[in-house]
Amino acid sequence: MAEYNFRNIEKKWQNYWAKNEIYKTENASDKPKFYALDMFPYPSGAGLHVGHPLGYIASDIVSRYKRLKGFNVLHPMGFDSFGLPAEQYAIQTGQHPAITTEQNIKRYKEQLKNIGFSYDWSREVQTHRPDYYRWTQWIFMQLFNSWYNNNSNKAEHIDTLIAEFGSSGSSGVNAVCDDDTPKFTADQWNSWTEEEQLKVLLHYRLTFPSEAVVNWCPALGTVLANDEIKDGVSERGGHPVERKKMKQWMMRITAYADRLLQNLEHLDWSEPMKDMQTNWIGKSYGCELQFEVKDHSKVLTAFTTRPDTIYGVTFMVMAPEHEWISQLTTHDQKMEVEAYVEAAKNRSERERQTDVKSVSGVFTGSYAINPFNNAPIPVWVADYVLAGYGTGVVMAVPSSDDRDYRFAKYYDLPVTLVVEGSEKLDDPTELKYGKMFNSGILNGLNSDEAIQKAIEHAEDNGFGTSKVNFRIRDAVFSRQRYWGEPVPAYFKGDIPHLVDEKDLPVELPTVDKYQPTATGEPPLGRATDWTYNGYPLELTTMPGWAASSWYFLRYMDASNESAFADKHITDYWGQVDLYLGGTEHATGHLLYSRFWNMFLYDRGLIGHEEPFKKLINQGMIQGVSSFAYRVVFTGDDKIMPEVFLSKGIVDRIKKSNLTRAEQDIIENILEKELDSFNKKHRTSYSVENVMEKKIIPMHVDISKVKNDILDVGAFKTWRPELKEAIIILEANGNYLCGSEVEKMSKRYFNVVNPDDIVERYGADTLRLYEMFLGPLEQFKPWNTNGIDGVFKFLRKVWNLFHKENGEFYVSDAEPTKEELKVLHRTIKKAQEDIERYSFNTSVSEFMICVNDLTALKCNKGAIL
RNA sequence: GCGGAUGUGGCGAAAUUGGUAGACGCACUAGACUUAGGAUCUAGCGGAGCGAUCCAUGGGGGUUCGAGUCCCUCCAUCCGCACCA
Repeated sequence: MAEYNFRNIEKKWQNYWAKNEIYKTENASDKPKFYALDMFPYPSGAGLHVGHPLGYIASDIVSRYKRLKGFNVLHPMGFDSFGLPAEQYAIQTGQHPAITTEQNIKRYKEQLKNIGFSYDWSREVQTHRPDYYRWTQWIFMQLFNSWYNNNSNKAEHIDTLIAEFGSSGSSGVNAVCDDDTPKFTADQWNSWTEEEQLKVLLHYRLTFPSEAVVNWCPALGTVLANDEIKDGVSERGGHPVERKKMKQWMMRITAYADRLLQNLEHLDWSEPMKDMQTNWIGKSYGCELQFEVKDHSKVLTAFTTRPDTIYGVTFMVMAPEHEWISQLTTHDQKMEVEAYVEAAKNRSERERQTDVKSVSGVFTGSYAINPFNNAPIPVWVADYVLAGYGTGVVMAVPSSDDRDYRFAKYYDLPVTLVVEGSEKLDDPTELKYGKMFNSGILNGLNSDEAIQKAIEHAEDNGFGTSKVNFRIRDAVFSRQRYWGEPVPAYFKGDIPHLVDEKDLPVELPTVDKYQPTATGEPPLGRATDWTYNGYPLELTTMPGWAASSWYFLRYMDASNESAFADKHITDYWGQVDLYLGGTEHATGHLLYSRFWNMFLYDRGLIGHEEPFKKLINQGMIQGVSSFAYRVVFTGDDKIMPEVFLSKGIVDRIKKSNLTRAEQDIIENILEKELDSFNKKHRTSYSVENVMEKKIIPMHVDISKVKNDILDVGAFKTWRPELKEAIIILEANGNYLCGSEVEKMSKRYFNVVNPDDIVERYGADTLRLYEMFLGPLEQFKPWNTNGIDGVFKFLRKVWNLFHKENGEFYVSDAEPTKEELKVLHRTIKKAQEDIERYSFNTSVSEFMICVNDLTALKCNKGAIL
């Protein structure tokens, strides 16, 4: 009897698709367009695991569905091929990262093709290729040549700014620029040298070199962006990160903070995703208040969202990095303050982040004056105030702010209550809003009315202005690495200039090694003649997010050699209709892409402001790791026995309810085994040794484990040191492993390769099963237990249309009423499911369909 | 601490708008067939009970003719941000 031979079937059709370019998409059509996009992968050496294709399968289903529904579908794939792992491998081996990268890409493509995606491979992009990064560099140049005009609320060419400066100086300009931007008249501007003018323009450009405090990771030898740091250590590798002042290229993403926030409202993204971006941008409304300092000319400015609590201010706090600290410190306090500032400086970012509970600070000796009631208030320095947010100075209101309250309690500073009702509480900060009292002109008002009144009062009297603050910082754009896009800029003295457009791409030079130079310069410092017209070229390269911030536009017109993409074509395709990828890019890629896309829109280079109309975040497929329990010995002997106890035994030891008899049996076995070990290696391990020692779980390759039972033979050959391992089994003769759900990763030995599934069950089974596993957006561990059911389903479908001898057969017999009913119900339900991206239920729907047809004893080859 | 999500059989899950809870699949049980397979088919499969019935969607309370779904409250797990003034 003929079998469902998925290998032949899939091979035949995949070849047919490739040969006939079935999925090649045209850039014009009478049909409506649909752009379905996956987040393109970084081609790592480990290859794809079963988690990667989850989103790809979903977007492929939608793409195929939309094609059948009469859409012209753009469904491309490519590779984000600049990145750290290839470079680290290059450092170890000396091999050029391009070689590893291209090998990895080749493997990824084979794996992807095995799964049968309907990609238009003619549009593939690889971001490390000069014909791609040429345009990444070109976009960088546009950013350099732009400034953000707050009056028109968009980015404009720098020439419009220069013209304005020439005719009326800086007075009429309302731009996003650095805090220390100078003011000048047209005459002054015109009298300056070109160099002086260029220096001023750097305060306005959307990308610019700047001396900035950055996150420096010594282990990786590079700076990192805020979104590349988790818990004070690098996201990649978990290395410590320190604060360091360095010259860096920056991107003025803060110019777009408000629009990035506002536009979220109109995007069809999940609420959690929008919330994440909203929090990251961190807009808060409030005001800046000025506090004169007693017997001093300085005026401290503090940002607050709660000016209504101004009468509750009992002290001020400055960040330890604040530049006025030494000037505001009195002679008596000098030693103490200097010691504190020095100590704070030496605290690593990590310490500062993990240790948020402890309170520390020091009094400067100076007093500020509360502008509302002229009360003198002591000025303190404390590291709970951040230099990078607001003004780096805080007006402390211990009665309504938890941190201020903690600080006041610790240093015994006064607490003035200002909200009615808080006097009844042990901790007054539990009541933050209400009717104000003890508050002079604000008495009797509710908090929100009082906020308004306080701001008005401050503005009328000239000691404050309403102000909006953002948490988001300008993005650091430099990486001290080799394997990235060179920055197309060179320096005349301090002043950066762009290379001529006709000289793009600025190709990566060859270097002898990929480490920093002896003098600590980035790897590009090793290149011979890394100059442009005799001037030194920039030594840092671009960060990973540069290339991925516009690749979705390149797919539209991937082989264009005269532009990053033709405007007519980007207008035709417009927004990505469906973008699928993980949540981990919420505050990185997805924000930067929106920024660049918005910028290109402002400059008229594309016709849509937001890149991704609908976003779906597929959940991660996790791995199920297996553990063996290893006894750890300490001692001076060079060689130690590898002793593993089965999970049941470990559990009972830990609960100390191992029976005497069980223990005797185990000890007997161990004694024998250890005896022969001791004889062989002249050591003296004893049973007592084992029972008291620490037992730690060790990851075991999941291919050596089935249903938590270890294949002991396979385990012993896994690694040389396990060859003579002593393995203590359960009473039933099995070694039982523990298991845990973790991220799927090589280092946990829990990776499942899609190739293996395809080999055994076929691509269609893999695809259906991944969808059947559960809701797309949910995190779920991979297990292969249910896969037979899906395979059976496909076999049943095949059998419906093939005779006993395997011949394909379609009957022209009239379908019965019941059969038609089943058919139409299935079509309707499956369509609804796909439209609402519920892929697991749509698979179920097809299964029910086949079951019903079987129950109706439907004819073979029923065409319905 | 702030923000968000989730919680339903032995397991993965379904129930789209408040309307028969557990579709579909896995595992399991019994049976049939047999060329003995990692095959196929039939039936059963939340709990209690011989049964009619009763009890079940993390716990408690509420709205409603009717609640897995809405409201309040508590608990657990996961994720994001985290001294952001």
